[in-house]
Amino acid sequence: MPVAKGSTIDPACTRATIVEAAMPLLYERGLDGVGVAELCARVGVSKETLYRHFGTKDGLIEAVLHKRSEQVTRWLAGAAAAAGDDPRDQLTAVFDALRQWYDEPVFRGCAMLNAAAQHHVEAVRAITARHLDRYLELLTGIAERAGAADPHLLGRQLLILVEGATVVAAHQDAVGAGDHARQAALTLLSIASRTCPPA
Amino acid sequence: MPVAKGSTIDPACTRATIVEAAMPLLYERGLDGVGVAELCARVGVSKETLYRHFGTKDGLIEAVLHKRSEQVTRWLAGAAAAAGDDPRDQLTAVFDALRQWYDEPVFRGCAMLNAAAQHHVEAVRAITARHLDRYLELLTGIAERAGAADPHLLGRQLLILVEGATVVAAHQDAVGAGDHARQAALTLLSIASRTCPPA
DNA sequence: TCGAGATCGTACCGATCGGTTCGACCTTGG
DNA sequence: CCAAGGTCGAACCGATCGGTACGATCTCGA
Repeated sequence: MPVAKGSTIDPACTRATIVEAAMPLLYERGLDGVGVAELCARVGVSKETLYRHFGTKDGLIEAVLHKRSEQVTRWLAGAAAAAGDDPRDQLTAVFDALRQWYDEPVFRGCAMLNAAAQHHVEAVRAITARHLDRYLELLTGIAERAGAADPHLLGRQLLILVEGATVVAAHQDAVGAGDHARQAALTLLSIASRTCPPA
Repeated sequence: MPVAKGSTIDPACTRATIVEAAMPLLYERGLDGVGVAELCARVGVSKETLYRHFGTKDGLIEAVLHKRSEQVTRWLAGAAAAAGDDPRDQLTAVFDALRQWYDEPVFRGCAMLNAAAQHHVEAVRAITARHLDRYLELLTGIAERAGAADPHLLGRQLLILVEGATVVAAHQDAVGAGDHARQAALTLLSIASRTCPPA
């Protein structure tokens, strides 16, 4: 029961509640795989309320993706921060967190990438691009602290590993992708942190 | 004009023609973004013909994805084979081919991954998984010929790089992703090919 | 020449979906 | 105590979509 029968007591609280409840259903079944009616039933809210808060189904979708991107990014950044000051430990923590995510039974790949593939709307693509930007910022920071010769290059390579591992885990190998990517990431980090490349 | 007005002259030719014509439209606009009617108009075929050949829209989709996977895999394998016998040259050729793909204006990411994200049908997921298997086979072969200590591990890491680069190119950085991934792949190949790791 | 069958174009069907409307209910602020 | 407004539930609407049916046309093999 997220909302009482009639009330003015929920200015933005109702929005957050709806977004939170709609997120797992949209993630599991796809943006177009669940109708507004079922969405309302799941959330426990009437159509009229949903449409007053979000205007349209796409409005709800954008709000859901926005919050999802924030949650996931904060989760990864928190895992890195909790690993201490060593960039290698931080990178290991990131991929361990990813591996834990891949192991969850509800894991279905990156919600933003899935959404961009499904919904051909500019706003969704923008949210996805921004999501990758956040990842890149986190990974480039690790590369910088590791003293990489070209931190921006290493950051992009780490981003490619993260996204590639997520794709492979979702569609082929859920158990090994995280470990393989982590090992590759640590190798690249080691090589990039040397002033004189070994070859 | 793929088919004359009435004819028995096209046992399997008609199927191939329809698949070939439907592929770019489904890729550009998404599986659910284009209806059967528009699909028929684009292909130049009536609904009845399409349904007799494929039974259902999903049948057509599966045929399209199957052929697409074959085409892309053959294209990459051809690029690798044309680069000679050196595994490093083959790997470079693969990523150069990917970069060329990313630069095409119609590039919208991997068709199989997009389809799996859109269409929650088991058959589509199976085609996607098999597509990744083909990539993995190609890359593991290169890793073996390079004398990698653990070719299966290196193959999976290269697959992660390929898929990650495709995702990043589609959603964030179309120009650099291929180069960054290629450089990372060559680094991993060098490290894995040494009997004694440098660290 | 003639029948079998593949195709076309169009109309049609049932279902679903996004979105709107409306009457009734309940809470809140004055 | 009462008006304002957020909420509900259900009915409703127009559009679209996947799939079918049908009569007409054309080609090919016997």
